[in-house]
Amino acid sequence: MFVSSKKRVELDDVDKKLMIELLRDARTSLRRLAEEMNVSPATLHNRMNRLIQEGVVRGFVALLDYTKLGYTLTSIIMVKVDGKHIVEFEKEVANSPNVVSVYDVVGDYDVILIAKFRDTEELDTFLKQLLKNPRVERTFTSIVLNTVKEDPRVRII
Amino acid sequence: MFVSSKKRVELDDVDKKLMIELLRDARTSLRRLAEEMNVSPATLHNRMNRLIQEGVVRGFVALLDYTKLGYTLTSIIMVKVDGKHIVEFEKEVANSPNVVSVYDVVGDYDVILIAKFRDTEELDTFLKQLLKNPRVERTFTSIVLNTVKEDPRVRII
DNA sequence: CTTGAAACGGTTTGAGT
DNA sequence: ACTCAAACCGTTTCAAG
Repeated sequence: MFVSSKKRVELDDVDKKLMIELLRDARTSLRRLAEEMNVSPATLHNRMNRLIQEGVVRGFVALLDYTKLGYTLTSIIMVKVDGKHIVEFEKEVANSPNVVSVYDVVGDYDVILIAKFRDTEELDTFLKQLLKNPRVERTFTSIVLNTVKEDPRVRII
Repeated sequence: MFVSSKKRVELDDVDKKLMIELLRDARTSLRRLAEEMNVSPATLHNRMNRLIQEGVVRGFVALLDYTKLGYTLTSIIMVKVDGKHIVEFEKEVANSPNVVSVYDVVGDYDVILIAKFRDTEELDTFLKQLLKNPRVERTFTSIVLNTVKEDPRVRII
């Protein structure tokens, strides 16, 4: 759930190709890919396990269209937090099932959250909870009118 | 790649359980899950295809730890765009492989982008490209110091 | 729309290199 | 660390309910 250690990792062409395929389709067949790459399925299986074990691959997830599930309200919430308690605050807020991202930034605000809700009442409750937290000095919320793109896949290599 | 139609969708308990499992692990075995749920694997297979076909399930992806792949720079870029050209601008910027999210918002800025880069030079080039676009009036960029959470999974139901 | 059963395809293990 | 091959497991199809 949390982003872990920052240490870089060595990847050869087999790892890279495998990751690109798993990014494209996490349910892809290792056997078919192995044939395409002229390695054995067992090799890809080993590589995949190694990548998971090293934490490069954090998991395999379904991408859902949340608007079709009633989560029509996306919000970008900037939070000014009492400097001594930013880390505790971030851990707390990251546990909320509505929060998809928690970023630590510099500037007028300290933390930027992306969170999704089914309606304004859910958002309102969430914001009131935030402001009840004595560590929170102020918040500024932008409501998303339209999600043009939301895809965790960055082109690697 | 783009978020599609907003029409709500009817889901029964089988669909919901299946989606929750696919959110947790996109490579989960339908046979094992079918046994757990007392339905046939063929039913889950049909349901999964229906969910994909309806667009509720947009795809299955590997979640990667981008910091381990050298993408150590996450940025939140707010953009003020000439009102008549927001949609074209958004489509253009959504095509960039560095951009993970594009949100249309109200307020001082019109568009909020989340984008990932390997270094400040990549970010600089990206920002200069943005400002070259005559549709762009101004930008404000926050650099992410620490990504505390980044997980597309919202708790559904 | 669900099922059981079969056919097909995919993953995983382990011995050998 | 990779491969082969076998054993095991999972998916997909389809005829029938």
